[in-house]
Amino acid sequence: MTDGPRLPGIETDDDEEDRIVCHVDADCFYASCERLREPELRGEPVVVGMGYEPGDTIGAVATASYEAREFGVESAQAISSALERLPRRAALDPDAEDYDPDLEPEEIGHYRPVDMDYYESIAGEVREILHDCSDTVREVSIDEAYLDVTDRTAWEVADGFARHITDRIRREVGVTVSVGVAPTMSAAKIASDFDKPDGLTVVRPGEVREFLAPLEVDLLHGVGPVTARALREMGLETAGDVAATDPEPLVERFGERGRELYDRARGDDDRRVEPKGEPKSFSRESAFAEPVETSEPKYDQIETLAAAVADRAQREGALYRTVGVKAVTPPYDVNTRERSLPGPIDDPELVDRIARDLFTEFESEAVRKVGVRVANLEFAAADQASLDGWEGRANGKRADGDATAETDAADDELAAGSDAGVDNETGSIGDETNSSDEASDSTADETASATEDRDTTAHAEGQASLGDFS
DNA sequence: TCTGGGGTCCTAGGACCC
DNA sequence: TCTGGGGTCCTAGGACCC
Repeated sequence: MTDGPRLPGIETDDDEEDRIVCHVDADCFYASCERLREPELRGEPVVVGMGYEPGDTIGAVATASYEAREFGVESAQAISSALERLPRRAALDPDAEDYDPDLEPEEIGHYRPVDMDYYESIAGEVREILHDCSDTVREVSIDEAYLDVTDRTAWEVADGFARHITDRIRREVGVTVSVGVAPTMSAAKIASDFDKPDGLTVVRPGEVREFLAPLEVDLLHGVGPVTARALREMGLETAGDVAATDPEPLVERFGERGRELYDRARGDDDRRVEPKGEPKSFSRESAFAEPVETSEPKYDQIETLAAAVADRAQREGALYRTVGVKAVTPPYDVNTRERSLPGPIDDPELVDRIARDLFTEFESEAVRKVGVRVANLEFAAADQASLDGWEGRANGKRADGDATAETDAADDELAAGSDAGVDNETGSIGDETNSSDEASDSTADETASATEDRDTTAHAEGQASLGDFS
């Protein structure tokens, strides 16, 4: 039960109170995985990341083992500074480029490249156990999940239940996790972090606010460096300070997030554990070793990323309605451009076209990173009625003469930028698109219009009318 | 901390509709 | 022609998380 005033009705609602929520969080998961297949790494400082090979200049730490953290290596740190604090093993080799004769053996780190496929497979094993321990699991990321275990245990024995989970994961998978148990998701999350690694913290109903009170504000989920600084400027250092303050200035300053912050700091959080839904977007991005000004390498990257993103969407059975690009310009300005289409598509060629088109704005600017994204996803499989239609289209598209011709036609319009052609074919839909801004970049409008033409067809095939397709 | 990659959610203004 | 108010979509940017 939470402190403070409650709305009438809520207090009597069984569903809203005394849930038992478990937050399970693997300890330095990637490093643990590496140790699974390489037991010699146990007890050694392990850093998982990219870009640590001599000559590499970009990359960051994905996970550092606790031994590595002792040397000041942290997640998200530039790999170059990690190497300064904890040289790689090769530094002990007299032939190596970064050989250092003064190093003590315990001062060297083991660097391993990120291997997501392998980590996924281990995460899958953990996931099975979690689903065995609860009917309601929300996977937040590869190494983190919430469980509603209200029906599986009781507060008096919650720590035993949680221990059962951690023991099973250690025994059956071989990695350690930390668990927080609390009546709310946000408190459980913080509790799991409280005693890492291999920790177990239970916060019982009625103890939440007291548990949170001494914690620094930036330990609250959703409070990053920016918000933490702003809170400190308001004289709020701890969760207890936030809980005790007048919420109005918080709402004034942070909007809806301010209200949420206030509630969470007081232990109020009525979110229920629910399985995660479908993804909202797919993206790929990649950084250059140094800012690039010429257009060719940028477009080459765009092409690669666009293909990868489209491929990912296809593999996941997703259609997209929005294509976007990202250009990070020095010093570190993030620019995004996106364009939405009238209907969902699955068309790698078009992703590439639109991405290039959106990127022309940054063609001759210095760019240190580029990205491509698709969003406004629709998952065809969810639409049972049109499943057959979609399958026919998705699988046969490239080989199918008509469909290919259709794509080409759309692309040709795009490339040629012919107003007449586009307008004639899109009719009133095209007019609608173009009427919004007469003076706008014509290429952009044509892209949309040409796309529209295709999309209308896609809609008809997949959704509006199955009959038309067959 | 001089900066990797893949995500989510929120905000705010403008367009457009009724 | 001067003009209300609500709702939704689109786009860009920002903060945050792992």
